[in-house]
Amino acid sequence: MGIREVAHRANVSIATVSRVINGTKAVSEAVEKRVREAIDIEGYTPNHAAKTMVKKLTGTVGIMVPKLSYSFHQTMLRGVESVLSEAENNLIVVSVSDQEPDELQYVKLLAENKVDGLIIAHEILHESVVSHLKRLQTPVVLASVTIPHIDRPRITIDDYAAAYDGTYYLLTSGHARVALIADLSSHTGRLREEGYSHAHRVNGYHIDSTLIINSYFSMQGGYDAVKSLLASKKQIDAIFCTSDEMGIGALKCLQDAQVKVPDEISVLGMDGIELGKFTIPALTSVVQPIQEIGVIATQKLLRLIGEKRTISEDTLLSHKIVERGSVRSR
Amino acid sequence: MGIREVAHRANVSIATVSRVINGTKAVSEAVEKRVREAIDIEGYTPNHAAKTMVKKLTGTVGIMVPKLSYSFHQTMLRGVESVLSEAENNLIVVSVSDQEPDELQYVKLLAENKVDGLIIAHEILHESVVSHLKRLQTPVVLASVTIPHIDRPRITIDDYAAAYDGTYYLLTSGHARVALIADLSSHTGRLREEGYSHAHRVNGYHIDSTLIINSYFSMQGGYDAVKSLLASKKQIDAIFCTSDEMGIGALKCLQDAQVKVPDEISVLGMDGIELGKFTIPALTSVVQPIQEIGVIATQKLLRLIGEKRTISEDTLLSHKIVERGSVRSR
DNA sequence: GTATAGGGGGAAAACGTTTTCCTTTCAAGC
DNA sequence: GCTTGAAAGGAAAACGTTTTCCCCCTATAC
Repeated sequence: MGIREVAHRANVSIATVSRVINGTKAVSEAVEKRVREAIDIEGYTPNHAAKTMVKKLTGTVGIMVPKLSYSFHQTMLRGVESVLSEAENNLIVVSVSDQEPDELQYVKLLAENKVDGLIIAHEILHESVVSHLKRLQTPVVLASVTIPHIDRPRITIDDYAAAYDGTYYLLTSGHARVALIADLSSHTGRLREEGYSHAHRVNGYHIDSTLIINSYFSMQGGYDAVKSLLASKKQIDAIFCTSDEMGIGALKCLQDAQVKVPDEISVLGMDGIELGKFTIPALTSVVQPIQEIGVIATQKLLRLIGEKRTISEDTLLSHKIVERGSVRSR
Repeated sequence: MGIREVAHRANVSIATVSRVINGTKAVSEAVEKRVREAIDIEGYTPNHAAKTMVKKLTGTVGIMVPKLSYSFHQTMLRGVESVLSEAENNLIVVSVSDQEPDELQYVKLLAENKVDGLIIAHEILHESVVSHLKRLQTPVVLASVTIPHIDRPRITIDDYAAAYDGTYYLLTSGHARVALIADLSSHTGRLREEGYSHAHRVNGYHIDSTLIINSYFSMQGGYDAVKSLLASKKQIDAIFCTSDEMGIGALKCLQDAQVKVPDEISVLGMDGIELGKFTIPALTSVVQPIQEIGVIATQKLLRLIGEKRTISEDTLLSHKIVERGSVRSR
């Protein structure tokens, strides 16, 4: 069962067994063969907890995602996983409620040394968590989130510029009155709102603040926002949804209200989730490299863990507008 | 930092500190107060690996999901997570490629004692993994999957009956020629195919095997299947997609081909993912309680872990047909 | 022939807890 | 006043590894 039995069967010390397994020191061929056979016979696999205790590395990283996680995060997870499985690391996933972002989850994961590092992929972070993070030496990276006053590497697109470009695209393709649906409770959402506003100013458009709707990043959020928008009877040429999920909800609401997309109103999404290809019409979107964010965040985290460091430069990835079918020039 | 420092500061033995933390034995009030203060000052949190080593419980369970995991699994994960977070357990998520389902992942997780138990939520299991699982004493439950020759509790709906009911519903609402899209490489897919066929026989319908298309559970899978179906020029009244994701792909393909749903062809999905409400038209579906499957699977697993057992009865949950808009009586 | 280096291997410390087994103290019961 | 038992706490074993020291042997260099 244990290393002891293996050692006994192979007639060597447990140190030698450990060396054969880890290749940490030269072992004669004959002994190695004996040990390997003994391992096979005993069906031995090293105990992870014991290994962790002495090496002080768990081979596991944690990721915090929003409790109501969206396909965005699922795609990101795919990127994270691909890197981790190559590095033979495991992934502990923790869902965080945006309402009561309890510090406990963080503490348990980090302070108890359940993970070697952490990927934070949800927006709202309680003040106590931030200060706690500052004290801790564990590597942390921020994937696609912006959190003020926390000196850890971020991997994101330029949300401000992306929203600017999306808005610019709509304005210059003949949509004078562009509504915005954004989650203004998140820092990212506010950045996007600023990009939207700036594009208006630069192009000499007046900003109608009643066209800016605060809502959730979800499909239902998009649906509800459009509903209130339609109820207001304002004239609207296009709706810029700051997530594709919102965009899908928007499409549905417009369809229910018998408003033709893109003939009467254009809809522009953001993120570029897989699903956007399958909506009717397919969703034109400001696409960001979601999976790549996961990949790079994980690579960076593993590097930090390896080098026992905690800070590093930010990574800014580029976005692009992918035209599918929900926006029409006027 | 460690328990030793706390003990020293509180002027007690480490055993007493442990007792205060875990409440395993009576400790006088005065001492308890001293210890708690010392813990606060030192900012002490117990080391998880050390605890695991002596208690032989990690407080972590693993879940294996398909690498290209679908919203189905995401919803299930939500159920799993909700139970685990209440039980203060963590979740290690491992994605398994359906192509090369390597045993290694299982071995590492189970034999190395990284987890106390495992939820298997992907279909295809290599023979070597099955036999390996048989030797291991670690609790395992099967969530929404059917794997032959593996004597562990399953939590599923009756896939056969669900497919029967869905087919019956289509046949009796005036759809004489019902196509089926299923993943016949999975046991679940084959069960559903049998339910489909049986419903035909019972109702005196002839089974046209060219209407049964083998494809993937994904949106793209549904899209491609419908494409080949349309290319065959067969007359079709309805398409029964054995997953909602397939159904969404099917809707898209029909839309692209300018076939009206449900006016010309009805589409019936299966599973009841959230997204089905937002498609155009909304997807009528044979709904199963996905999140509940996750909840019950996890509860059962935790119970098995607590009781140090490995077998238990299966749980069969009920399905129901939810009518939304993609099926019309003829 | 002797010093030296290095390959091969073992004994035991160390990792940070929980838990078992004692010891001491004090109160209750007689 | 003596016995008994419970309450409170400590010392040390145990968990299963890795790693640090150490020793022995042999080949090489001089």
